[in-house]
Amino acid sequence: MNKEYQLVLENAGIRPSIQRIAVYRYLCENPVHPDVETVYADLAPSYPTLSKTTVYNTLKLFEEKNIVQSIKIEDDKLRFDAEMRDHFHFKCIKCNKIFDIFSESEEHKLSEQCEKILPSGFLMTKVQTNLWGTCRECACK
Amino acid sequence: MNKEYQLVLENAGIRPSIQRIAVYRYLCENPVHPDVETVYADLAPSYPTLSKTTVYNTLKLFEEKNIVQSIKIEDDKLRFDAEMRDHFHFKCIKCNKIFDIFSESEEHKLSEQCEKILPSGFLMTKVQTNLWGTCRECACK
DNA sequence: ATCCATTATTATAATCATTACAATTTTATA
DNA sequence: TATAAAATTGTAATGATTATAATAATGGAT
Repeated sequence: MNKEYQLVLENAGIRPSIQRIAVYRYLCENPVHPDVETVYADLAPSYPTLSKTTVYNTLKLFEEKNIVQSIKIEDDKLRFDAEMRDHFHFKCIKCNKIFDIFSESEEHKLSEQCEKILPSGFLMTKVQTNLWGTCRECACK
Repeated sequence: MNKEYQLVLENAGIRPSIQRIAVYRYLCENPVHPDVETVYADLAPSYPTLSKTTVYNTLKLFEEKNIVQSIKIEDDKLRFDAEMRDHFHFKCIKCNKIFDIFSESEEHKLSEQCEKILPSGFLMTKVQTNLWGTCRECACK
């Protein structure tokens, strides 16, 4: 099972250390877009020597290798997501949860839409669309 | 001329103090999406008593009143934009400039597109699409 | 116009996320 | 197994942002 995560790292050109597998696995199994502090706090009990610096280093490496993205949806800190398929993020300003929003229809594929409107000469390597508002649960209250 | 900026503030329910007019005017006349430090540094000579805290307070107020938006496109700090019409931002990862990208066609209007794909019950109040890559000038080099 | 309550501004200190750094440990390989 | 390279770690430094409390400015009521 860790083997699968290890394979993803290897395919991305990342040496699969214990810590890196742990962080990647954690992100995949906890798709709630955690911040660094949360990743660290949740892993620390199982990995007593883990350092927060390692979590930072690891996530930065993952982002460079395109197996994780940082989400810029808070004012003060980054959140992280191992879901790399085309999707939006929605942050509920009441409960602060962040939701993944997938669209089935091709016409909403982010990168494709953005390519179309880019002025000539501009080369796009990354897109991110973030939405804010209230989620279904919070809207009902 | 300051009158126009003052009117915008008043219409938004903001008391138009000297400092607030100065910050709003600066943002309008310098649409390069400056960060707080830049706003402060550029205004300080003309407003010797200006405090950086005031710039923070003012921009936060402007955002609440919807005449300015904070752009979450850097990893560490916010940038600000007085342009509230529907548009994207493109950050060149070489020269670090941030460009406004407007689309003429209706089908690319961000908020409309996003409304369509939101699950029922979700209420959206804000959208932001950011792109990263290399701009025309930097791509040629 | 003056007084008073409210609001805005300011300087300073505190907080918190992130990065820098240098020492130590682990890993891959000769 | 020895050694060089890479990864991890703890600590300190940095830098953006917020908290706080004192001062100044404003607007309305008298």
